[in-house]
Amino acid sequence: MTARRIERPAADIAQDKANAKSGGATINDIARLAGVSKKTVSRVINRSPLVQVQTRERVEALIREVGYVPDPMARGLAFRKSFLIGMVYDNPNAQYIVNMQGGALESLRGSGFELVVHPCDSKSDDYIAGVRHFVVQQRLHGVILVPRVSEDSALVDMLNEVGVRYARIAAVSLDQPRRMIATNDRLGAIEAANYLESLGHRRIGLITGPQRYLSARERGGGFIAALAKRGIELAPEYVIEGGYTFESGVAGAERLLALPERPTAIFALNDEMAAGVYKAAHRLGLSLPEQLSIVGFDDSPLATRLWPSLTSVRLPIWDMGLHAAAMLLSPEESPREGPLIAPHLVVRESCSSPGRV
Amino acid sequence: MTARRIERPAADIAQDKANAKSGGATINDIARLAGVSKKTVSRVINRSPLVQVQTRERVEALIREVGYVPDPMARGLAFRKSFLIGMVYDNPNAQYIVNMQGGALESLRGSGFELVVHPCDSKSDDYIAGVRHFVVQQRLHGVILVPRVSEDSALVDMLNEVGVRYARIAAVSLDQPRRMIATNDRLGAIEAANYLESLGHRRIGLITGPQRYLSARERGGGFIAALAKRGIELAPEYVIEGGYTFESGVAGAERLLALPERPTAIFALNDEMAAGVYKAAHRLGLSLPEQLSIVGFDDSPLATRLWPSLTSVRLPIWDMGLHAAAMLLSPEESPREGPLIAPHLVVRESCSSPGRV
DNA sequence: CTGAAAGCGCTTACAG
DNA sequence: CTGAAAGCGCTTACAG
Repeated sequence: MTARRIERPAADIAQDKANAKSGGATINDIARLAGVSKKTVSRVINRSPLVQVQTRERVEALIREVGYVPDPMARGLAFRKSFLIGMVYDNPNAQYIVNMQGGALESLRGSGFELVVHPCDSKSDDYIAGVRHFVVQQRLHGVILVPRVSEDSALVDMLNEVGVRYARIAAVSLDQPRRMIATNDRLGAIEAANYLESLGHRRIGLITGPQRYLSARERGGGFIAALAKRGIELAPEYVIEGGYTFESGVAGAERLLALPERPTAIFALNDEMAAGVYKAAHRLGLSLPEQLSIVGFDDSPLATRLWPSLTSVRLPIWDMGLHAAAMLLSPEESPREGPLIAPHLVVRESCSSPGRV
Repeated sequence: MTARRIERPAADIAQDKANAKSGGATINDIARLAGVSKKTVSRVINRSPLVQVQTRERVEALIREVGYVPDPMARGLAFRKSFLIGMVYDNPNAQYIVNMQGGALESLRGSGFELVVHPCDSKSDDYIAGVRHFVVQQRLHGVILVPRVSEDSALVDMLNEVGVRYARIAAVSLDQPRRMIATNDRLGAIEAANYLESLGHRRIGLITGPQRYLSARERGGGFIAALAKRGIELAPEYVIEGGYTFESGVAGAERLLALPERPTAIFALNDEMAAGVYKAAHRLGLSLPEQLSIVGFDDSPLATRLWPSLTSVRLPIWDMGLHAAAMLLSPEESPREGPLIAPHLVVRESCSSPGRV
């Protein structure tokens, strides 16, 4: 309490506080109660260093006591920028999306920012216009781009043009480090390859994803390279392009399992397709894992529900969302490097050594 | 064009328009261009009937031409209410959440409203305070309450206290019709009961959900009542309380399948638990569906991934989200009745007549 | 049916 | 380190 503050009857102040607490206080209430200008309260809110420690503490105490929270719309209007982070995705994997939302929200908690979701159809040719309208109208503070839209350079060009910050999540770095979360899918595929090789598999089938997906190229490329390094070449007929869907997994497995020399193991580049491999194997009456080892990618809820439970590569999706949001919250000037994200193989019951029958 | 408008050189106006188009026009730009006051533009935006048809059309044409979109933060500040709809949930089923978000967003499309998500932990005792902070700080226009938080009357009391609109989604109506989407889970369970009875099953096991869940009581109650109506009484040992989790499905099925007189069919009140039944059955070497018929509830993605594919009750989740959002957008005065939501059984390969072995 | 003034709750730009 | 004035882009309340 400085002596210079104008003294008011204690009863008046108490009444003021009561009023402020009951019905959403404003910056003016705090200013009056603290005996400072609203600009000073504003400085405290925005963590400006240009406030005396004593003043700051008094104002902060009052803010806490009254339970004052600045109105994001008023702040947003003055800043010309909202306190909203957008999440833009066309990924059909629900668990992936929910985990990513959860991770992002963990970062935003307590920051005054909220998450607004924007699923879209990247195959429609006006989806970029849709995203543009979304980010411009809402004056988003930033957007998180989830694969596969994160790989679309036309989308990113638009965001740069309208001047909206973004954090891109993709299998490898495609942009400045401060705007990227690289998920290093390749490492996970390498681990899968080494695991199957170490179990003794030599005739291995691979069901890839659509080659226009970066993740499919990285996972597939990593797997093939890692096997090659250990002296195993995958003949072309053992590599089948799938569509990241259950049905394409069934179809791919049926082709692989009809080969004269049947593979003893199949790596599917996502769990959906791996589930399709189970179906094809069951239809043929193969016993798992004795007659066929299977590895998936995603470690989706499916993995533990299938029987036998599926060995799969896990991506730390929650953390990816968390880091992406944190990147958007950090000040523009402090270029925050993307964190190191590393997938790892979760071993369950779907693999064994070949010829154990 | 009225004669009273002040005439300006065409070149000036063209320049004005160009400026307005390039960098986010404001209500003032439109007013100047249209030769009216900004209040009139405001009336057009807000669909006030107090505007001459001619004036309205001129202003609307200009708005379209310039691509003007009102700033939601400025509108929100003046209205003391944001253009944000919240979605509050503690449901662990990712597909459920993503579908509901999708349905809600379909309603919001083009309305200027956006969806902000708020997962929470209804077991933590301060989650209501968290939701309160969320809705009050953001001045949400309304919130969609998803089961099971939708069943929490303490949460609803808080929302009424702070005066935030909500739409509750629950198995049966718990509130005024204009605030409820009743999903009639009971009907789906009845259909499952009738289906199993019609196949000839007489010794049937039931794995329920936690009894504190309304959905579990409705589904279980409907199933038991429908069977009773057809002359089948479920002995107590054939009814097991599960926890809506995969593991509890495994455990429940193990108990049921260890009964001296094994059930020929099991109804699990969600697909997670049904997947657990598969696992227990596989472990015992039972062939499906010959030795055991299984029905689930949710029609989750799991249903088609399991082998044999699972017959399950489908709830139109997308539509539930769509109607909930539409309910929140419709004017407060026009009490919009909740729509009739009806679940239905999706028959796949997991059931057969008993004793077909 | 239309508009000028004041205000929503904040911040920026400028002074001191 | 602090504050008074003006402004962000809308709407409400009041006149006419």
